[in-house]
Amino acid sequence: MPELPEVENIRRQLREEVAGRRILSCRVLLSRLVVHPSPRTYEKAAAGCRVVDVGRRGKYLLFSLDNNLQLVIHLGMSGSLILAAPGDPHPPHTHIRYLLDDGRNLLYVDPRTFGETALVPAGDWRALPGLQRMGPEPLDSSFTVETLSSVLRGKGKIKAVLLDQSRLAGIGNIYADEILHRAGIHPCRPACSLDEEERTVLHRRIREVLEEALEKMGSSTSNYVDTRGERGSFQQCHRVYRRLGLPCPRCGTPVERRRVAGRSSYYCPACQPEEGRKRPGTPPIPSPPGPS
DNA sequence: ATAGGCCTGACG
DNA sequence: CGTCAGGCCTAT
Repeated sequence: MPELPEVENIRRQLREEVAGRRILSCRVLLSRLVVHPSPRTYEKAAAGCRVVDVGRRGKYLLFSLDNNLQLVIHLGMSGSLILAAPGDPHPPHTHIRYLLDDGRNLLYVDPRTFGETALVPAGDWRALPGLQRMGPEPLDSSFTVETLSSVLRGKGKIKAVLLDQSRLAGIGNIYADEILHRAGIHPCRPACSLDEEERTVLHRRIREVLEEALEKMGSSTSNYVDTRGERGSFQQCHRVYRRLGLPCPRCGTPVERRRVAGRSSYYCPACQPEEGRKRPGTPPIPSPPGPS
């Protein structure tokens, strides 16, 4: 699904196109996606509301409405929000329609239906535990090396930590792999084993990769599209993600893949040594005294 | 820490 | 047919 750069790109477009518009009506076609309140109540409560602003927290989109309600949308693995002009055909897997006061429809499209949406009193995120426990935003100015260091203090592999939304907001499988490659850190390294220099580099790479992906309108390795149906181009810049066997752009070594933290993980075995930086003095293992 | 489940589609 | 997929929750 969309990760932070893609969701942020969508947010910016929606703020441009939808903020200030009124939702005339709302139709839920797949009720499973509405986690709160009941789909019927959701439809009724959304109707007539004006969208004041569109925000984001991690991978969640937050529509502030003019009656102190908040419309929350998570796009799951395969969700998109499409702005459809009057008369435009609606794509397959359109599960929710919001009719706007300029005649356009905002369409929630999601083939795999792993997404979710809720309509809640502003800031009352009890129905959305994942949102409530969201970790720090890596692109905020308040996200410093110290913030990262405290995130890494816990246990677990570095890749698992980067993917854990309650520790760090918005990073998914693509960007975790791209960040770790650019930082020269193997995905299996224990998070707490990074020294200060590695933490500093990692902090810089997190911001660099996310910012650059944002400039390129995100990654479309399969079917991510923005509100206009346009693909991103950051997939052109991927150095390891889904590049199994292809040469690492930095050193030419073939990219490897391994399952880490339950996810497919791509890395360069040369640029991202599993044992971390080589200590110069690692003593050779003495061969055991054997026959002969 | 890891596997399984939720869903559908693309691809070999 | 099998494998894989950008997320995240639960259970073991």
